[in-house]
Amino acid sequence: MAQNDTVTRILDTAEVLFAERGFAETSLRTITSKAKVNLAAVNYHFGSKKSLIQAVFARYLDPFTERFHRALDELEAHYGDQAIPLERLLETMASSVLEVPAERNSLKVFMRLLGLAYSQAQGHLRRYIQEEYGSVFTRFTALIRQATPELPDSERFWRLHFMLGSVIFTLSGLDALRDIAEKDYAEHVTVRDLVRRLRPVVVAAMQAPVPAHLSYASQEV
Amino acid sequence: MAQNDTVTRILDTAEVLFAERGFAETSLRTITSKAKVNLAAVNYHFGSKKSLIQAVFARYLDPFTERFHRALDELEAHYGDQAIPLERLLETMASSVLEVPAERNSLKVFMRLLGLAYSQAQGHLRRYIQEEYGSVFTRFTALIRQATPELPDSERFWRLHFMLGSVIFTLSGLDALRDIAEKDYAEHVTVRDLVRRLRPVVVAAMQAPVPAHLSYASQEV
DNA sequence: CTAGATTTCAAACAAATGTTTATAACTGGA
DNA sequence: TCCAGTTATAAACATTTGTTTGAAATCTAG
Repeated sequence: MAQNDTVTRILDTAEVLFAERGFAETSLRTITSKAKVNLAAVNYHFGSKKSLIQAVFARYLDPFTERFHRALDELEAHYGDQAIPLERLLETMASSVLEVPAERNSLKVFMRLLGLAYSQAQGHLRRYIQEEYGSVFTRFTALIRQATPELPDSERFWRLHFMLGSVIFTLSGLDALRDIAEKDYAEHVTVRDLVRRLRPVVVAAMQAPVPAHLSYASQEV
Repeated sequence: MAQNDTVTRILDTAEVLFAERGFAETSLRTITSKAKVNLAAVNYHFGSKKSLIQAVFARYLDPFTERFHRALDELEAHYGDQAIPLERLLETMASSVLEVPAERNSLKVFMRLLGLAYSQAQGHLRRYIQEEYGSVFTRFTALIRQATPELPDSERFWRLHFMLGSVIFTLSGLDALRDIAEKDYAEHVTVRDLVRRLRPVVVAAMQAPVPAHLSYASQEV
């Protein structure tokens, strides 16, 4: 039991430190000392710092993808060969994300990690996530495609990333933004509040009119 | 002349390296060797690595804020005491951003740097940008407020950051996304194309209906 | 209880980092 | 020409980094 305890204590400490300061800015010594664990334990249990980073992600993404796949299964079963409405797809994604770290209060850590995965250099991380979890994203985008048949493929591709940016950017910078919001508007915002606010925005964005010039050849304004 | 040449060579090299790999992941030795400049030159001309990072940002943000302020002056003069339409404000912001690095092909570098400013730890950078360039953002948000009087203040605050996330996230990850888009949709996307695609999306997002439960006390779905 | 495997630990290692120093080279005005 | 003042350079400095080592401690199965 004690050996497993070391592993989880490392993971618990590493994930909050990574989320706070990034990967390169977090040293193994900072992690191990705060986790009250010997320095060599990381290399013993994980092999390298890179592998530790990947393990931190796997602990969130594994349960998420499993849950998300199951939820999509149910949706598909319910709608048969009809297209699943966009709102339902977005809700399903949101609740799958929200449910994963429900036990801990670490949703914000999860989102911050996702933001870092995109923004930090760490080429190995992007490769790892793509190879390990790319399929669920592919499945999701295929369903989104059926839900928005009026959009050209490339336009939908870009809009999905616009919205991904909204979510990741806002939620991963939540702490700083929340401080401002509390000071200026005297309201305390939870992650769930933000998700509620995001939904109508994302739907409206996905359904915005397609500029005419995009349907044909590109043209100057 | 030669002394100034060293400074700009350092800045030119540092900005692309920072944009590619982040700040902590870019060493002074990498910068100086690629810039064909002595290692000590950075500390001599800039004082420290932190100051170099700030100088890289200042070289973009100084001309941007000046141009943006001028553009807002013109808009205000034209519209008098009427509210400036949302579309005009967004267009003005976009063109101010686009015009700054027009001489070089470094708009993508600029956006990537902005993304890093938010996502990387580098507390000193956020503080520096806030103190040095916060006023222009304040002015802009005040105008956005007049353009969207139907939005509650806090809702507008969050939506602005949703949209900021879309822009920074997409444009700062442009290279990777462009590769996918070219492979899958056989289209080469320029930054200007993306800005054209972003405009209707951002407008629709800002004008999305406000959920009823946000007007009063928060309530479960 | 004991032998073998697993885990912990302190110490050391090599490499890389930002910064400083002392000296040399260069610059432009008297 | 000569000499302050500025800039360039090589070398060294003190830290910090991820990783490895070998012995001690702990656990586990027979």
